[in-house]
Amino acid sequence: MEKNTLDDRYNPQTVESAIYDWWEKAGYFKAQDQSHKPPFSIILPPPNVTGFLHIGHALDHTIQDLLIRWKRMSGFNAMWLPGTDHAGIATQSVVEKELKKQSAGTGTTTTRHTLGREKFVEKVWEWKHEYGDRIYRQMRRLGDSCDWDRATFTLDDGVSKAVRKVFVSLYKKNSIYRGQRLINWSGPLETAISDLEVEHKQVKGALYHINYPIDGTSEFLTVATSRPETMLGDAALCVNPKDERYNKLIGKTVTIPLIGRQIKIIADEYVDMTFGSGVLKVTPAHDFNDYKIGKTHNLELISILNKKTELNENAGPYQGLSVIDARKKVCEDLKALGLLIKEEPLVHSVGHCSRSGAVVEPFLSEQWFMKMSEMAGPAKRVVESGTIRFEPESWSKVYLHWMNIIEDWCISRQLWWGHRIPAWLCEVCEKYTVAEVDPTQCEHCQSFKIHQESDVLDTWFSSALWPFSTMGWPNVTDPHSVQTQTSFYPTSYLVTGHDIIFFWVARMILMGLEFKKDVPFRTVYIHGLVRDSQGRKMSKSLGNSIDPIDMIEKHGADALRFSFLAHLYSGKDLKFSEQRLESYRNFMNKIWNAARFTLSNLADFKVPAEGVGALPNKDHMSMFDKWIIAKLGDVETKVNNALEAEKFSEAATALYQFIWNQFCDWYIEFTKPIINGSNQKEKEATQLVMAQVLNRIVRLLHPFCPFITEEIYSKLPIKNEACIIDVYPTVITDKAFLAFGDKQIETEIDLIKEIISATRNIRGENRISPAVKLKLRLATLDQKTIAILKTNQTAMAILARTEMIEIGDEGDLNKCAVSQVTVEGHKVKVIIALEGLVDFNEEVSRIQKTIEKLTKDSTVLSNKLSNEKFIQNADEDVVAADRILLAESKEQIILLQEALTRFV
RNA sequence: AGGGAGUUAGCUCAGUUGGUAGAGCGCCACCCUUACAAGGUGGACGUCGCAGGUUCGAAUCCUGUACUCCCUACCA
Repeated sequence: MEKNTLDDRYNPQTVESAIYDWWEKAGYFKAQDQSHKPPFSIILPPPNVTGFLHIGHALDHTIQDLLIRWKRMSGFNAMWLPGTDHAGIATQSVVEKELKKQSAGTGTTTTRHTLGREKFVEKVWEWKHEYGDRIYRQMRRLGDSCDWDRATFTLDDGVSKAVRKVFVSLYKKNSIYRGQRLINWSGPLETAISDLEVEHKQVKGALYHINYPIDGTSEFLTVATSRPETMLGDAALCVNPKDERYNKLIGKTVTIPLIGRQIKIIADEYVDMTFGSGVLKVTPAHDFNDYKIGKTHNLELISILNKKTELNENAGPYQGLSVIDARKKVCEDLKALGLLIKEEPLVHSVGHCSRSGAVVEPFLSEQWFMKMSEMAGPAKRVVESGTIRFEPESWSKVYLHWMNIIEDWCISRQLWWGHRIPAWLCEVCEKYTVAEVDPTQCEHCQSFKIHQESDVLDTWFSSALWPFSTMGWPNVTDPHSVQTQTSFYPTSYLVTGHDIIFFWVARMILMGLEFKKDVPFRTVYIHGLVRDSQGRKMSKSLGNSIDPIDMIEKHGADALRFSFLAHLYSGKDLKFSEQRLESYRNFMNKIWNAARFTLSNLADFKVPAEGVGALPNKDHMSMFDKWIIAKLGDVETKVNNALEAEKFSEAATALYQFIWNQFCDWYIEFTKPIINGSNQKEKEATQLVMAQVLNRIVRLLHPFCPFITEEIYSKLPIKNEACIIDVYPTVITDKAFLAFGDKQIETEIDLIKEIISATRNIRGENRISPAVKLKLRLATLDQKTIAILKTNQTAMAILARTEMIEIGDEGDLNKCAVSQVTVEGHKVKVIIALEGLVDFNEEVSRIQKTIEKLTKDSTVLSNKLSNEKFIQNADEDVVAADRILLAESKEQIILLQEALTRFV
């Protein structure tokens, strides 16, 4: 950044890391605990500590960083709190795999079991200390302007205290309880997992038809099942009471083959008579629906599995087998007995553990639960009343629906890595003591023989407290005692994908209302998924994942950010393509070169004493200066409005178009004759306008692409601050400067632009090389128009590449291309002599094509205008505009038809 | 099965008060015109899923329908 010249190509690698370090050292991202500025806060959804920054994070963070930087520049005390999640299962698995790898070839296998709990947890901490910052470093590459001093890990002391306090408080009011339930069990991980962690996949299986001998007869009752091994745990057979085939059997018993246990035949409307044989085997300990039937009919719960999902002692001869082996063996044995009468293929959905990929087994066990129904009411109301707003709004329906059918949350996990449940079981009275501070004695019988619960809490339990546990709760009882003017709770935005609305968003709302008596955030901004260019989910198995860090290295963080923001439409999935990324990389290069041009022309610029407040001298300003200032005002309004409305792509597109299509394509070109001209006063005015406009452009753009804008900003001759912490430009902050922009100038500039375009069009269609300087004649009778044309001769000559311009009479039109330009009553014929330059056939076909198009247009218009009802009903200005259009096209057609005659 | 989203140029998508369809990329042609070839200029390309309706006028409002995607649930 010491260098004062800019390379002709923007090279992100050379500037990005230095800029980030500089920002961080300058404390640019730090929020104030005490401030008179209004607060604006966002809590980063903490990524897994084991994680790498993936493309979804990159999108998520880009949105948050845009908001934070924009608000920070707009005078808010902006605070973005980063953090990482201990991610119980994920981290434990990573370290277990690591242990396995390390011990490979040593002859002995180290597992968490051989190490023991304490040693293993130590290992995980070691791992965390070594790799836990990896994702933070990657976030810096993207430009995330987090307040790093506030970075929090979910197992930090403060957070752990909050977790305990919440647990104890909920336990004391009976919102947390222990109970035996059928839960989802992951065999390989040996832990319970929540419903939300189960992924349903379509799997090919079979439907086995098994005969159960009916007691006291020689007949059989045929049952169809996809999981024959569970018959060992059957508690009943069930038929529909309306089913005439079977209802006479209700109350009789059958004997389970292979183990010879007798069970009843019961009736329940639940049974679908048309499926399979119409007879359902009820296995309450191994199926959620059977569990419900079991409850209503008071059936015995027979569990046939152990924690490793192997068959247990209840399975008799099958004890010790895995589920899959047991299924095979059971089928073989049944076949041998002639009781397996049919086996048909079946595709059905089976729950899989989202962590280990194993089939999830419904498993009966003692777990800790949290009651949800009571807390759901208030959590619904805050969304219904609009206290919390979802963007897009449709997600609030999804949220409310889930709140309506919410079930108690199984919060215990049989893991070692996490917040250990603060409950101590007494050996003597077998009661739990639940306390914030480790107890030494049972609170019920005062025995000292107490042992802490071995389970840890579901990771999402601590996540649910995140918005306040990271802010000192419960230590700070009065937030105002620490944060004078600033309370960061409730936070301003929560930005996340829809996949964790239930896991996280909903639970934060529940917990926030319960413990802070206020919502955790005002707006939930839900963005879509990043997909590959073909619209598929990015996944390891497809090999279509894109590493954002690779993209940053290849094309720069700014281009990556801009390619997200320019295509981010509320809630929609975003297809990522590297080709598009390259086009925004090109945009960065365009900005870079525009800045390079501007700065190089400011070499002899006299920096005014007023600095950034300096205003150009109106008498010496060119109309191009006034025009670009007016356009700048428009884009400032557009960008600010779009950001307020969360229409990020609209803001990005407005900037893209202003910079490329107005500033670069026209303004810079217009300034060239002035800069190289002899009018010193005019040149000075233009230099000041260039410097001022560039200053505003980089500031406007900064939240979108922070690095390149900072780099350019550092080279600006006039500015307020050392770094771009400078104010975000708005029409209000720029009032004095924008007052120099003249809206009426637009007509004149439009006329000049139209004439240049018409000339270029004639050149292009006739394939005249840009090297050839054309002879241009501009014909008009209006004195005002003539005056405008005369003052802009030089600009037109340069931009249209003409050697001389005659202004006045139309003269001899023979062998000339003619095009009429009309802007707000200024009519000019653009006349170019083509003699000797072209094959006239090209010009003839150009004219014919234009006539055709105009004829089509005017037919449409005249039909419309001859419709009386249109004249009666349509707005006056709509009718008037159409009339003018019609008149103009007709005039043009006549003109072109005349021109045609001159070429034949 | 229930809920949600979508169908507009070859591709990715914009288009909120209904008034002759837009952008970027890609494509074609000509050009190294000293900020930028990661560029410039010009050009081609759409009966806005389909069918009805309301209206002087519909991509836009209403009804129906087809297809795609996502979520939730179920599949003994």
